[in-house]
Amino acid sequence: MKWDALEEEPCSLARTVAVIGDRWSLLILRECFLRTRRFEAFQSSLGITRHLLAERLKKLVRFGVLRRVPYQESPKRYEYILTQKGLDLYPIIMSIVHWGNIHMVDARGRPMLHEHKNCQKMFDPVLVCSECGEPVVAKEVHVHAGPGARQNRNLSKAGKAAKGGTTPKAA
Amino acid sequence: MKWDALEEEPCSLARTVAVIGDRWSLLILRECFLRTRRFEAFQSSLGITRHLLAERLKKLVRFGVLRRVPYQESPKRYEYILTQKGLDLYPIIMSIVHWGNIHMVDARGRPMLHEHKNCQKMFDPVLVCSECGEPVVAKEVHVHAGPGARQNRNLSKAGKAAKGGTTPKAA
DNA sequence: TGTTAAGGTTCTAAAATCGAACTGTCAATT
DNA sequence: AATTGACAGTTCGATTTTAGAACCTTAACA
Repeated sequence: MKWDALEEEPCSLARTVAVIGDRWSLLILRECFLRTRRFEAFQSSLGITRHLLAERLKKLVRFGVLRRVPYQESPKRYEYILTQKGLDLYPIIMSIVHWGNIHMVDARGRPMLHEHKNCQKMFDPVLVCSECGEPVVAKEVHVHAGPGARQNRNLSKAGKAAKGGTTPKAA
Repeated sequence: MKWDALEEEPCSLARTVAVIGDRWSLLILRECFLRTRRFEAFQSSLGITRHLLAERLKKLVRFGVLRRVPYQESPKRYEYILTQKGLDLYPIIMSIVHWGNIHMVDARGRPMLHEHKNCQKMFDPVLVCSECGEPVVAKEVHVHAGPGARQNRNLSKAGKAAKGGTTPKAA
């Protein structure tokens, strides 16, 4: 599978993964949410090679997650700012951090705590249902094909897909 | 940066990214949540090479996200089931899918809809604060160093980190 | 004149991934 | 008895990505 093909797939997960589904992109986004904006700052705090950093920043700009804004003329210098589309990634980032907090911390405890300015308490993120407000768990969710699903879905029985090899699903 | 080093970092995001932060792992997990369990099924629905699939499954088992359970003797055959640790990844997966639903769909609409068995309605996931129950947005969150933070943090001013190159942060 | 800073680009070597074929075990079919 | 097919991988050469380091450009500063 070519990775450009990912964003074409009838699957919202695959399309998102085409944008942020690699290690450096996620780490770059972490820095963005920690208010890092400049090339040098990303590079020195992450230890990413300059080559890859330039490429990833370009990709994130191309997908509209970051905006490249000049902050001085002569010499022209730019910084990278989260767009609204980028800010909307926050639930993903927070969910990832929270899973690590629960499952990957050592004896010393969490590296970082989050305070909600609203209620001024340290909090954890909870994923709830937009309709009933209850926390969502995997087993209580039913999946249906939506209007953008591919025609010949094979969710239930996995048809004759074995030979073809390239028969991805939707999500 | 070696990727084994990621899981050692004082950052819950980096540690989680060490487990699920590549494209195939995320796609494999999508399949897991769609009830896929067997090697051939993963392979034919994803189009991943068998080599990488074997490796990724091993990694997910090693990290305790999947469990490898025999489902028949002679010849021994195994299937891969989500552990509780794996099921806890659901908010991450759902957040990724939701972002794609909002920002990456084409004119045809969403490939997939989710119904909450509790309330029997189609829903979207919403990330709320565990303390006050309000939706969480990036700008309303304050970050504090936790007990597992590294000693010489450089969150605010980015000290003399420029030369060293490898000075990652915590999250 | 030389140094530093920011934001990259270029180059080679190492590592990861792809694509395809191959292995081994067993059941069912010819 | 030999063949086919299903399943769960492993092996191997070719291609693509990533790492690591050096280099480039503009401009201020000493």
